[in-house]
Amino acid sequence: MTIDTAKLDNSVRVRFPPSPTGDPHIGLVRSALFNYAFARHYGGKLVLRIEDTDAARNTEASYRAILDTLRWAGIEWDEGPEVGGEYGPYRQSERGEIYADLAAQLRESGKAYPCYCTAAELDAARERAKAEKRAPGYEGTCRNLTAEQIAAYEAEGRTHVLRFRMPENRTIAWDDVVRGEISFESANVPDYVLVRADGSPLYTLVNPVDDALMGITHVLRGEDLLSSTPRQIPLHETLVELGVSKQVPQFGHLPFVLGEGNKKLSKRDPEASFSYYPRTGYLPEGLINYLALLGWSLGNDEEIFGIDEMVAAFDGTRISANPARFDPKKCEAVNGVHLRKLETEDLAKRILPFLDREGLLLGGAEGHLANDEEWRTLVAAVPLIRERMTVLSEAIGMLGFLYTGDGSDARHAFQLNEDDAAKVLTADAWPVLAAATAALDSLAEDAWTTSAIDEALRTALIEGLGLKPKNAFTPVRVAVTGRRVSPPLFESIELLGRERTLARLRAADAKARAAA
RNA sequence: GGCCCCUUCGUCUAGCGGCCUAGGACACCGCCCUUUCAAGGCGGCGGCGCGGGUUCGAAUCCCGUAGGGGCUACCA
Repeated sequence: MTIDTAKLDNSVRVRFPPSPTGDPHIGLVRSALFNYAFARHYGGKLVLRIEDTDAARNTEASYRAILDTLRWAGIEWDEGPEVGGEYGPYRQSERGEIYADLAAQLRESGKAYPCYCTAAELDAARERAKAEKRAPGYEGTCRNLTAEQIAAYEAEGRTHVLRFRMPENRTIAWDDVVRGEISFESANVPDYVLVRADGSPLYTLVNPVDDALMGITHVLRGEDLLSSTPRQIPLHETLVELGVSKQVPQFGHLPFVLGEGNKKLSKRDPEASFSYYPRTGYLPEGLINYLALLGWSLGNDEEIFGIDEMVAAFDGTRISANPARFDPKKCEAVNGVHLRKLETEDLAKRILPFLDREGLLLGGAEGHLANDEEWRTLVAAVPLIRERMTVLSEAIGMLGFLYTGDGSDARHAFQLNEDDAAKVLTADAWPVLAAATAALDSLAEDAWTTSAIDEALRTALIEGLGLKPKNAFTPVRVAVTGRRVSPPLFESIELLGRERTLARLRAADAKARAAA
């Protein structure tokens, strides 16, 4: 690849043009990220433009979701909806007059022409071409209609679309930012429709037109649009001739993000939908980092980095051309690394909404999710679980035992995990539980510290009963936390407090005795 | 079918003619640490699609071939 260095300064203008249809896809975020990083790297601008010319498929909900998604990811746009800019409006549905005007200019200049072919005629031609093993594109039937023919069609009541007149006998080539030299023969690129019969403009017109009008210098987009580039370049060239814009942008085609199998990540894959990530408790830092790795790398062996480091290094030269498979495991692992790097209070703040979502918090004054005690507990617990989680939602299972009571207040009542209890709180567990209860009961409230708890339990169970640590502590762990897997036991017991700990131990003891 | 793109461990990648006995990360497997689970440390498994060239020398360049993918709409 080569990048036109003349343009590599603060005049770089890139754009991200989503169509607001359906739930934002994870590929959308990556595409936005690459454009963002490219713009920032060169001190240029990122334009967010909403491509909502397909009225039948666009939804306001999807539009909102796209803005929310970008904001969550920390991808800020310099121009676009809710931000403004001198090239607005930035929703194509509000730019109808501009397109109508350009379409008229294109037609007047002869660069585009009316086509009166009916759908049936085009279908027939396509079938014929297929049968004869020729390329199935539009054959240029209406390319050179005379005024009389047009009048005749009009008299017949036929409607027309507007087609772009592709240049003849030309090699259309460009130096792709990602792939280097790419070329198509114009003979293989049929004249294409710019404006529907009802007068509404198509993507084929509005996308290049807006790129031109908005002064876009670099178009970084998905590989699926590679084959639309040879038809857009001649259009861009005529827009320059028409004085609408100053340059044909440079193009770069990003590799696909693939899902299971070898197909594009589809809506079916749960990890394809962006909303899965915030909901599951991925950090923006983690997702962004992983996404950056899909088709790009720092070039050294560093794989963990923040968006600012990406921006610093993202000059467009290291984008890979081959499709990348989305690996949920690695995404999670990368997220885990970022999670572990967070300051305790920061991580606690991010966990809070997840505990709240499960109804585990009584809540505090003034709309705080947690009351003071709940917050203090969380801040104390975070260091215990930080290294045991990769996504925030895991905190729910690990900390739930701290945020449950005996059923006497608004909190959920503590519950044992049935499986774990059945396996561990068996007949032979009661002596262990009884000994643990006695040992802890002898600890005064003001002696209720991790080290004292540690010592008391070791003395009673390891030395006293001669148990292996695993056999000694597992029943206690299940009794107190409800599960076989928990944060470190002694710290957990300290955080839980004397009263709740002893109550849970006694309840478990009783349960085990009942089994005996 | 036509046009176009892609091809290094299972996955993401480093590699741009000698530094490659192909490096890293995730995953997987062992060991260590250890009150569970993790995290961490150490080690292991595992790859240049194939065939021809070019060259003293090729994962790197060229050609072919195979495989994968995209486009082929009055969707974007």
